[in-house]
Amino acid sequence: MATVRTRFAPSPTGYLHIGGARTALFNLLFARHNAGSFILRIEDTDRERSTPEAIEAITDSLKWLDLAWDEGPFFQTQRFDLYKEKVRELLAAGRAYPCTCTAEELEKKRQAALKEKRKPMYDGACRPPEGVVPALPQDKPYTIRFRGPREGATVVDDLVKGRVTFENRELDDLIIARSDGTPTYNFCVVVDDVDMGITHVIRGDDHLANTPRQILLYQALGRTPPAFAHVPLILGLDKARLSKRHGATSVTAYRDMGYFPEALSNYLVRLGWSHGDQEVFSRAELTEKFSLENVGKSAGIFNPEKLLWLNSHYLKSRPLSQLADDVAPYIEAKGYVVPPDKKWRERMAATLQERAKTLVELVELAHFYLSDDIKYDDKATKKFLTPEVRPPLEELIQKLEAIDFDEKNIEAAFNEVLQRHNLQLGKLAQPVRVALTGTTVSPGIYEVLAVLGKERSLNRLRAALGKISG
RNA sequence: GGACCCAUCGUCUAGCGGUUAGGACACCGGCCUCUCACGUCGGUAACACGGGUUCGAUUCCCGUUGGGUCCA
Repeated sequence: MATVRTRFAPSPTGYLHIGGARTALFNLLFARHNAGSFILRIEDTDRERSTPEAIEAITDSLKWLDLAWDEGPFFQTQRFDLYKEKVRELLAAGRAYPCTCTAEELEKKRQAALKEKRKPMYDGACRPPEGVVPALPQDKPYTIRFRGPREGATVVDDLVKGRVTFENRELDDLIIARSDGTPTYNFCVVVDDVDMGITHVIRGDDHLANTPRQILLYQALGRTPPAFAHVPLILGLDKARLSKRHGATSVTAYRDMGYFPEALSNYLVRLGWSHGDQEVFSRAELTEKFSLENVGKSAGIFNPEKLLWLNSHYLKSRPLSQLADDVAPYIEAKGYVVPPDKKWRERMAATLQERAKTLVELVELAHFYLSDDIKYDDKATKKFLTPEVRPPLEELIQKLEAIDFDEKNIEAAFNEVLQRHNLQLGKLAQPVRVALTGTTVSPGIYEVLAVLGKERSLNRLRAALGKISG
């Protein structure tokens, strides 16, 4: 059996969409699982809409998701000679012909067909009889059309959808080259997939309806078509194809929101593919277990909450040393100075690791660590910084001043104060929490004190005494 | 409008003729607890509908309905 070769072929007209990312992921996993190659091809024949920025955005996103391609990127705009040669081949063989119908004429016919409720398709006005190779017109512009069969049927044996049959009479003669000589999408795809030796075309099922025409082109070119696998699309909550109005759809947006690439790819792979009841997969497990047979047939709705849950799972299981590095760019992005002491960042992150679901959220929760500019919540201040807490708080400050500032000693200091004043921990912990963080919500109070350190902690506690009215 | 695809809890899904229809997210409740989380225990919740085939259909076939994709 030939070595498996798959490809991902995005159009560089914008950012990498998460649907595209999933397609790329499936292609990569299938190739890796079968010890094959994964190829990146940039379909930039639409020069109007293709930009270098988009190319960079796409390759950056693929790298971020750890979707490393083995060959490429190849660019279609650099391959026009090949396409033109193949067009000439088809013309010479009588498998294609020039068509001088103008866009206006075709549009008129289409409108007429629509009006009469007929299927709008090319009527074959310029189609020569079987076996005739017409000369190319010299005096007027023309497109090149593929001469498709009018009878019989074309079968797609899809690895996901099963056998799908199309009647050839439903397929009109496809334009393969525009009047300016540029080749069209369906033609380039086929020529490239042949030229690159692609064995498995794994793509969104929005391409399923194009597939029979492509198979016909393979045959005309004298090639065996590759295997096809059309994976269902990703939909938004309203069951329409996922788009910008459903919220963030670009891979980079999820990176910026503080998601881990592992979490995003884990989420995407499970949207449409499953392996029993398993939810969390390492890349190695995916490579081992991925198969097209377990890809579902129906479209899936993108569920941001489950992605968030997966991200929190990866966040919780992240080694602290890594997490301390992961979080640094997000600290910077929020305008804080990144604390240079990595060990300290680890201690900070340790207290927030199971409270944050994203790296961005972690940084938000870390405000009181990263800055001394604390905003005191009014309600919290009123409720907990009351005259009654002044005596125990003062005593606590005294005790804390005298100790080595580790969690154990801090806890001992609290316990002494609580005992002397006959208080529940909550009665002291909440005022201290408000003093240190400005709010009633934070990691465990001993941890916060220890990480914040003696000086910063005591400064805030003393400042809090000043906020106590009366 | 035509062709094609799809249909199990709100969502992602397991199931591949006989199951108390399983898991995960979300939601609700208990426990844990210095707050918030985490964790843990439990709960609500699904086979779109109608015909066949079969001793027996969530599962196979046909139709209806609904959604999607392409032609654009």
